[in-house]
Amino acid sequence: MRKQEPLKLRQSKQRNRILELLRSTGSHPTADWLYDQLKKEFPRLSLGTVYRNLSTLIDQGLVKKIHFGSTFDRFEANIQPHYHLICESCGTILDFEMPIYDDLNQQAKQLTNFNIRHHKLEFFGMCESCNGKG
Amino acid sequence: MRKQEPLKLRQSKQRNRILELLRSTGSHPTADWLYDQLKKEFPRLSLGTVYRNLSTLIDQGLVKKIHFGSTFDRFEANIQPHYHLICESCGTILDFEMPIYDDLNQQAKQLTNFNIRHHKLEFFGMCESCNGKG
DNA sequence: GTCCGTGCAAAAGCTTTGCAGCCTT
DNA sequence: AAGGCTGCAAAGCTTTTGCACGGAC
Repeated sequence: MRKQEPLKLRQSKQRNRILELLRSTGSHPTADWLYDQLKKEFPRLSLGTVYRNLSTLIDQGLVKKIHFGSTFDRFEANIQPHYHLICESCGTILDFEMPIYDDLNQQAKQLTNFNIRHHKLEFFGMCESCNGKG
Repeated sequence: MRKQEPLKLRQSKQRNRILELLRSTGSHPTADWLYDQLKKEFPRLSLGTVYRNLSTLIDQGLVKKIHFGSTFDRFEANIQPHYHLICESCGTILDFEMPIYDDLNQQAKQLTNFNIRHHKLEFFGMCESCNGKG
């Protein structure tokens, strides 16, 4: 998370591909996964470059970082407000096509002096695939 | 998160105090904060001991780990289901005295084949103190 | 006496950063 | 030509772990 004034960005094949990859997958990948994928196209790619570009894309508002209790961060290019479904068995994260309950904020505001702006909602359970195995 | 069979636990002053401290504060502290506090009572305390005991207490179900997007974990001894208020300005985390909306799970279940068991809800905004400053 | 808990130190794992050279504008 | 971008490597930070000793039961 940079605190400086915005830089004059230039095009970079690496950054473009990172964004494309993120937009083409629903898997909320890690930096390392992106690195492994792009290593095929850019054999000399470094993880530092992946992290730096993810940081830049986040500053631009094109990518979001997801924290959900794992040891490593995940990233997504779906910047529309949405909830997540998280499988407690295999760790899969899915975007949840469920309407945002803005009303929750209103209800919450009546119970606290906290100035509530938004909320984050995640559902946990078992995905279809894991459910079948159990 | 240990996967083994439960061990026969013994009493330990360090572990008892960690739990007491967690129960006496609403600040959802980090392992490092607990370490700093208890270093006064146990001058030879090590961070490893704090982490190991937190892990043990979590296994016992007496403590929960909170992940919320920082680089370090926080812990709490409030094991009742509850939501959190998180200040985006100062990082403070408060337990939110708001009823759990179990109905959310029911509504969600109608929209997916995912086997939903529970959800996590966090509200973000500005705490009273930070609100006054802005 | 047994064996769990501790302190110490090293290691692990993810992320950030300094630097010199490259590439976009 | 200017300066953002890259690869490489080192460093940073939080958390985990191996080991021998100490303490609870």
